[in-house]
Amino acid sequence: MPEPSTRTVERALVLLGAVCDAGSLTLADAARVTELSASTALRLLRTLEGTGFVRRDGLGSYRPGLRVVQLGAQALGHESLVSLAEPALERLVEMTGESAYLSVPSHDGEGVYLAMREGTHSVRHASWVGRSLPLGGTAVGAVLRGGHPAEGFVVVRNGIEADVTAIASPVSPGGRAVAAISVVVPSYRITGAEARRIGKLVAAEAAALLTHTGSAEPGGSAEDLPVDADPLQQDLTGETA
Amino acid sequence: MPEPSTRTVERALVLLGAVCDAGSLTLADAARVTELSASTALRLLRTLEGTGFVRRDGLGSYRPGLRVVQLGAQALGHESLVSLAEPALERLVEMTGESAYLSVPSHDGEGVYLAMREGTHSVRHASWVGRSLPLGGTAVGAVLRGGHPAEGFVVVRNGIEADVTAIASPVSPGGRAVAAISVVVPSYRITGAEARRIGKLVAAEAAALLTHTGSAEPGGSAEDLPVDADPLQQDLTGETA
DNA sequence: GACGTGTATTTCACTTATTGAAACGTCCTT
DNA sequence: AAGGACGTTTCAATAAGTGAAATACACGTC
Repeated sequence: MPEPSTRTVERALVLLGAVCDAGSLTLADAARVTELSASTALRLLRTLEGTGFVRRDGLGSYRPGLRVVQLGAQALGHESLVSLAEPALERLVEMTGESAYLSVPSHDGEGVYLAMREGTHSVRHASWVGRSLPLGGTAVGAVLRGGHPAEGFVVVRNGIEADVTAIASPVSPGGRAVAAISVVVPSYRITGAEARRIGKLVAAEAAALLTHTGSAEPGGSAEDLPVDADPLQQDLTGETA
Repeated sequence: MPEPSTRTVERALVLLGAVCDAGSLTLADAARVTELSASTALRLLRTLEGTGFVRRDGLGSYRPGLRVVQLGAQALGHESLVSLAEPALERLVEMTGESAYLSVPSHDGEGVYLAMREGTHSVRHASWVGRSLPLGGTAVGAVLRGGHPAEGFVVVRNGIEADVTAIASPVSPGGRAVAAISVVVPSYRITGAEARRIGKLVAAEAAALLTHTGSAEPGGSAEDLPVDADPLQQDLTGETA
């Protein structure tokens, strides 16, 4: 089983990633960071520029282009979030035994559950996937609207449904909540301390959702590339991988 | 002036775009859409897959990968929005003579003005860039929170500041408002009909922000590539370019 | 069960298209 | 003036991408 990869494309994508990571990169810096010759970096960046994936600001530097924003927004809007979140939900179930949900704001001012992972306890939640929920009086609603709770998560006891406690955390790329990860547990089973413990787990998964690369880096060329170390990412890969 | 473009990279990027546009594409479809041979498409898609830009779902089809979402979210969060919006603001000023603003939700539940373009009237607005605004009682706040006004824009007369009328429209990739474009005008100067006229302009610019490609297509190779014609893009380029 | 169609995948010879060192022009700082 | 850093262009070497064809697989239909 050979490992077919087009070097040119890989390099271009690494270059694109570098520009996005840095926010703004000069040609020389880009070439240094990616360990490409200046001429190659220039050529590839020009191609990226021609397709709108990067743009040149005022004088010189390269920045992420509108195409990146556009595609990202599209993908974010699509259901890609659910497949993206599934491993996180899985981990939460493993760690807590309770059901874990992914929800996003709906266009009508409510929210909707996009995906779930059933807990392992015998007394647990029926599936809510596809159901919509009001944003008022729910943990999920609180994080979807409000944004950044101090501790990174919100606990609501006996909110929309009596007898259940919800613990939710926002997925907030760029400071705006676009989704929520939550764990739902029968209230009788949980103490305040437990809720905080779970809250931290939920918050960690939610925070890592968009920064974590998930699949492995492209083997050959990545090992010698500078990785903008993200502490959260480090933690997660260390714990779970 | 040669026209340096790496064909391989261009093809890969077109492929990526196709997958993102379609949300889900089978290899054969991708090859068809991009007019590539199956083997080439497969090789390039594999490269994209290896770098996380696309992923394969259940059995077979390719979908936008987490890397796309990640980079998009990053870019969206960065200040790229302001440079992205500047031409739109410029056009609004040209067409209305009034000051035009770009604002985004802030982490503290307020909003903040990121960029502006001063109007041409002698009586006009002092610059608000950098200032934050409450989301309650403002046109910008309404679209940043609520999302989708029926007509595509919101008019608020004498809201936070007496004597001024604000006309705002949401920038909503994937149905979620991430920013607002607005025009602010002294109330005495504007009639209801005028407000609606401007509202339509604002809404058009806001809607086109993320779908419009902005820079020209890559000259040489684009003509024979299938372009997913976007009506909004057509309108705007026709009117303003 | 045989056949046909539509896939996904692999192989391989052809040669195109990418590559990087070197050279050039410019704008800095010293 | 010299030195250094950057962006850019040129060009010959060859590494690398290409696509037709062959293989294998999965479904449907007859």
